[in-house]
Amino acid sequence: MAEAVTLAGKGLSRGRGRIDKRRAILDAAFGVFSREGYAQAGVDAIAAEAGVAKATVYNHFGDKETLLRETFAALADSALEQNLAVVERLADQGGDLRTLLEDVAFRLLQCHCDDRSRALRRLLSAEMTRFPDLLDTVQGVSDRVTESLADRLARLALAGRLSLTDPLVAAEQFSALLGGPADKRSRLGTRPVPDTELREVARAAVDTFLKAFAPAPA
Amino acid sequence: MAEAVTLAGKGLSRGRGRIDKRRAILDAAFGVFSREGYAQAGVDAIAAEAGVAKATVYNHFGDKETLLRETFAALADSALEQNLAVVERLADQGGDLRTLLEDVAFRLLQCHCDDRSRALRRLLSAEMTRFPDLLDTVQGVSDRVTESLADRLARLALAGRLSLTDPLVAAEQFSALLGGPADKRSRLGTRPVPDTELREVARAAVDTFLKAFAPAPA
DNA sequence: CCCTAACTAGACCGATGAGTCCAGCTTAAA
DNA sequence: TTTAAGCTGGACTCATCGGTCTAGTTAGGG
Repeated sequence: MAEAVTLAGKGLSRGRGRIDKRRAILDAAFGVFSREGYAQAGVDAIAAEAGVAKATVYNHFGDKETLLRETFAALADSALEQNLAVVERLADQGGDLRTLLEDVAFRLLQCHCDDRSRALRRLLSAEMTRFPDLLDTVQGVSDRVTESLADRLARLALAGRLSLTDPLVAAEQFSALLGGPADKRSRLGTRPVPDTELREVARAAVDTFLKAFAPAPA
Repeated sequence: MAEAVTLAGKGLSRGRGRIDKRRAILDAAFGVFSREGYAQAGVDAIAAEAGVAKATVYNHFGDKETLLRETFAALADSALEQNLAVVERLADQGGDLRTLLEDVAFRLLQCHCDDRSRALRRLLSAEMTRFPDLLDTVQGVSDRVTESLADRLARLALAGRLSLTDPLVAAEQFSALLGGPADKRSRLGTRPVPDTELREVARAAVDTFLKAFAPAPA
């Protein structure tokens, strides 16, 4: 997994190495799938965008369905990693809690509003009826992130910096306070949201969150 | 007079009146679209499910795209009406505010988790790239509901029963506290959520909302 | 330097589905 | 009863696309 991160450039990537044709195909597949939807996406188009012959696609992945599943798996992995890295930052190092929360919130929003992340959720919504296992894949990611966030909140509560009874509920609500307004501003993920606006959302969410869960002043 | 004179047809709905074939087609279209997705939905299948000849579908709506748009418009109308009716209940009649909020929250969740509502959102996510105007239609509904909710919250604040500065933000966050956890529990709308669970979500949301926005005790 | 496995370009098949057309039937209204 | 508009069923056209196949090309390991 510690593979080179080099994104195969679009178009005429004559990456003559026969290795990571696979990666190129996965990238192209995600692009076409998310632009056109599973049903409308042509395997020919994917092959073309990957700079690869159609037969090569069928060599690597048996059929279109497996290609979709592998595409999802790859992206879910990457999204999980990013989100966990952000939640990791939520450790009590003694500074101002509000600042810390706003920073984490902002970074989570950036993950949430990332092009690939948005496309992944759109594609999931579109195809989860036909491919219910995709939902498991993505829901698993989301659950693990929430769980990890709950852990962090619990430790903050234990340290007396938050006042909450159920850290899982608090984590869920924290995510909701971020995601809801963000989705509204991004028109369900169809347009990018400028960072300044994300900061605003983060500020509002943390504000409400702290009003609800800050330890009693007395 | 003569109801069901002929038994000859494949005979689903022998609503022999020639009126509201249109309605039957719209209903069937929504069913098939939401089950199969736009691309995979066959006009033949829609016609069959409506108990109607394919030509009749093309008589009423010119082509598949317009059929989709009209389907959306019809459902968005109905959803708007339902949601507004619920928000309407949020008037200060002197009783316990928490009880009132939980009641409205629960009913909003019921709307949100309604079969048709869930299917509408799924379908929207799936097709909004190809049909951006559908997003306008649905976003318009959502905006009007949030706006109306903000109005109610503002009046409660004015009456001293809530303490908030920006009613629109509060309304957004109230919706987010409901929708986020609800979506998680319904696996993004793919399975129904029992009422008892919805009550739980409503309770948790209102609890946090009041912790954040209840007027200062002093 | 050659052999093999991966790759390429493109033709090809079969299925599916949008949209059209038509000839005959049903019903509301004149 | 007549008429016209709507409806029916089904055949038909045409385009698209998943997947296969083939014949020739490329590249790297031994």
